[in-house]
Amino acid sequence: MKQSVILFKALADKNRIRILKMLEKRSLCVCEITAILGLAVSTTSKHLSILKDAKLIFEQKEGKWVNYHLNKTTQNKYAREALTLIKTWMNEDDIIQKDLVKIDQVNRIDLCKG
Amino acid sequence: MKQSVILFKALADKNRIRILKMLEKRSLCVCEITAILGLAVSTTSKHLSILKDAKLIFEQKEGKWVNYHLNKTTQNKYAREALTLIKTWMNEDDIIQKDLVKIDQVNRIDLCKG
DNA sequence: TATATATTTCGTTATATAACGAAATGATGT
DNA sequence: ACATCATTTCGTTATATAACGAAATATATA
Repeated sequence: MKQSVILFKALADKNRIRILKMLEKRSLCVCEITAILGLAVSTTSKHLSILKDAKLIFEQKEGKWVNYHLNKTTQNKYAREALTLIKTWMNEDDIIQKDLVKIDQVNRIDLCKG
Repeated sequence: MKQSVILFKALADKNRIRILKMLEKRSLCVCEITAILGLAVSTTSKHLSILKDAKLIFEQKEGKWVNYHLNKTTQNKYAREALTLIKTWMNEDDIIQKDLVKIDQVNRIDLCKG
């Protein structure tokens, strides 16, 4: 039960849902996610660590960047099934759709010279 | 997205998960749920209202009692699919199993005489 | 009508969470 | 080694949440 509660707490935040829906499209680094959400970098980083603790995402270092990916094939049953579920959810949501458009527009190199 | 966040917030609490897992077995009144959880009645009532707002449960008055039921056929897609999902979750959990045993033992008439 | 019981609402308190900026950490390239 | 950039961690603050008991509301029965 504890793991489920960790999972649902992770999902119970608008900005973390936005992150997951973005990552459905492609993996992103912290500064790209930060730019799209319009939050402080430290806040984004904290959200990512909560999603990571819930096994919903994983990170992969690529030079100075840290790329985050959806953890679609995780061993964690709860996280895996939750990701499958929300894949079909909120796709008509206005904010989600705008975020997806922004993903195509962001450029990691320009963005991250903050 | 707002409705999803309301749903996940509702699910992101140990006691509310316990309530939902209990209601999978049968519908219960507030005093039965209160007795099993070991909380103040007002706290249980608040949990129930949060679950109700998320469309996960509905109430039915029966005399002086208010019975709560899982809202399995709700129009709300998110709630309905979430209920289906967690039906298969946490069934091995120790607390959940003990709660289910308690359900067979509680007697509404004795319990609710404060 | 009055009383008892079941539940909800209200007011309060303690804890958890989300947000920020600043400082620390890690990696790249000069 | 040093400077730069990306990210994380830390410390703080404001808001949200979970818990309780007391008061209010609703129903059943004497």
